[in-house]
Amino acid sequence: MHPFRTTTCGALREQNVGETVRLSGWVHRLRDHGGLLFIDLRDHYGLTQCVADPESPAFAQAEKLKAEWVVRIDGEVVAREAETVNPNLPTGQVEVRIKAIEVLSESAELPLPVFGEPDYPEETRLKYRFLDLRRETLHANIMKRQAIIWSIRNRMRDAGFFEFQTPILTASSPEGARDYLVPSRVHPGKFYALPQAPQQFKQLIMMGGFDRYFQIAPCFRDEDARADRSPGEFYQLDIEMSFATQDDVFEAVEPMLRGLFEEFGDGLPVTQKFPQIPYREAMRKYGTDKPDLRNPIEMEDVSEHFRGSGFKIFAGMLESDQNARVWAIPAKGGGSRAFCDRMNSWAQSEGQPGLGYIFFRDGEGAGPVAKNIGEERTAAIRDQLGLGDGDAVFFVAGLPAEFADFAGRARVKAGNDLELTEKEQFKFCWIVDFPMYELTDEGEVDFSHNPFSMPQGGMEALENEDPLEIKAFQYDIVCNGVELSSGAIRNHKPEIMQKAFEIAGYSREELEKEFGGMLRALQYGAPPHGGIAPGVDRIVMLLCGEENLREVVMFPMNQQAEDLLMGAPSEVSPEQLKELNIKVVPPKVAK
RNA sequence: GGGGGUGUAGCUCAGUUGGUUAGAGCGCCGGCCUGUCACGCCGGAGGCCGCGGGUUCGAGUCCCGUCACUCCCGCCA
Repeated sequence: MHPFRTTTCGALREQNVGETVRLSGWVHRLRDHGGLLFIDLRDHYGLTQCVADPESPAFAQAEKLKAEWVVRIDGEVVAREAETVNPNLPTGQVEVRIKAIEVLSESAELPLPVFGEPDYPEETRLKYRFLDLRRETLHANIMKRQAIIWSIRNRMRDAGFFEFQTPILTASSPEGARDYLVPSRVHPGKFYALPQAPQQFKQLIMMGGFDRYFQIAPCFRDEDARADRSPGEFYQLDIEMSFATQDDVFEAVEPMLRGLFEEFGDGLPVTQKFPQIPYREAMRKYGTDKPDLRNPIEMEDVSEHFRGSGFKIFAGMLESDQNARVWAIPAKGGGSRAFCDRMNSWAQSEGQPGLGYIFFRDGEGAGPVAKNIGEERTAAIRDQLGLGDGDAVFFVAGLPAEFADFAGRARVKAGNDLELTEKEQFKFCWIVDFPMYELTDEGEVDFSHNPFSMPQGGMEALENEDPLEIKAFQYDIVCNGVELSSGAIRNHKPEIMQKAFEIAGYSREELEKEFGGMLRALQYGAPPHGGIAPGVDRIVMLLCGEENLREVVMFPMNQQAEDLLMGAPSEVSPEQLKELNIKVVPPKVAK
């Protein structure tokens, strides 16, 4: 007989009754009735109830077991009496009569229970991650993650993509996030960087003639964490295609994601044809470039109804700045003073002066704004937005660039509070036509996204158009308000790239120094190419219904980018530092 | 770097206006219990109230500072 098991804790059914079996697993739960003792034995596959009575030779041993000890149990499978069947357990028709027990491993008193799933402090969960991982929900999430990744690989290979590995030790790049640096022993004073993404490598793979690439790629960025952003490292489904237009990329990726979400989304509806929303339209309708389309509210420009009106605050803004606008957030079903006041106080808690509103009842508009602009203008706004009695509309005014974010959050809040947002679905869209450049805080022109993106209109656009008006072949996928991925058709023409960098203020020498390898590759026959990189962790998070990446990552770091289980980062020995020619200068302590 | 929240038993939490010996549930330890599956019943141990200072006759409670965790802003091509 196998020293540990003949079957698993999830396998036994009625047809196994009469068999002598050997199980190994963790003591999940003990119920000691004195004369009768139940052990729920757990392994990866499930739970089996084992029973010992005083006649059992193992009874004395069984009484000494504790939670989370690892034991081997030999016994006979017996059918449970009808009234003792547990319908909540796949193995609930049977139980194992214990004949022998071997303790394989004991457990100290637990810092967090494996049984039950109350919330535990993040610090404890991370320090004892191995215990946390035994718990049902996290264990299931991690299994779902591997199933998703398995499915992604199959789908990508079926679609004709090839998986290649790219270097982990590479060169620091001036663009983007802070790099993690790795000192070179061989070259004192020089450093490798961990890749923020295999961006340049995947383009070089296309230039190397491989046509269609994908990789579940680790990415490293030394930036501060958020609930949906792991500190340090995360995974992307990195994709790149040669001889591809933007539409080709969409046609490759969209069915893959749709299929994936249909496979793992617990039957929730998934957008069949992802709408393509230009960046500017997204900003105007939703106040964000990652709109949650489950929320049906679309904002509209209602500036004309306020121009020269009796609502002096807005009228004055429109008068004094030709770029000023008034946007309306229609809120169906929000037509009560109580709701409007609640939105107004929320706006104030967000640091806004307030939130103007009109609500409609008895065939007319009510509220201070309606009074000030009069019946006619109020009716015009109502008609433009298709509102009626019982509805409300909120207004934000000023420069769209400054208020769009707040307006977007007001839209989300109205959609949630009025339950207009139907949560139980996956609503996808493409955001397209991102601007190539934007102004920095210092008023300088800089790349707004990936500097390797192809500008729409090519060289001609770069030479003749206002840089801030130039769009790029740059796109995002958004699902339920979560930015899932970002991609672009790349700039494969060295002269256009030089021009593009020149506009962003890079000299030819800087470009040569920082991106020399890429530039060289472009000069020897680079195919037109493009790609995208969906975030694997975020996909899994959405499919697991989790709000925090730590619930879908096996060994996450905490917000301070520390691994509490392994104790990283850590100090290293003087010998290690010496070998690397590194001297640690302690940070100055502020007094 | 900045802002918010939290910090009381191993864990989740309660603790009134500042007032006796800081409580409950779960867990742990001991005892009882032959059909439980969140088993039940009885008993027990377990507290630097995050840490440091201050106000006060008296601080878990008020004030200042600090640390930890977390959420957010900055940052994230």
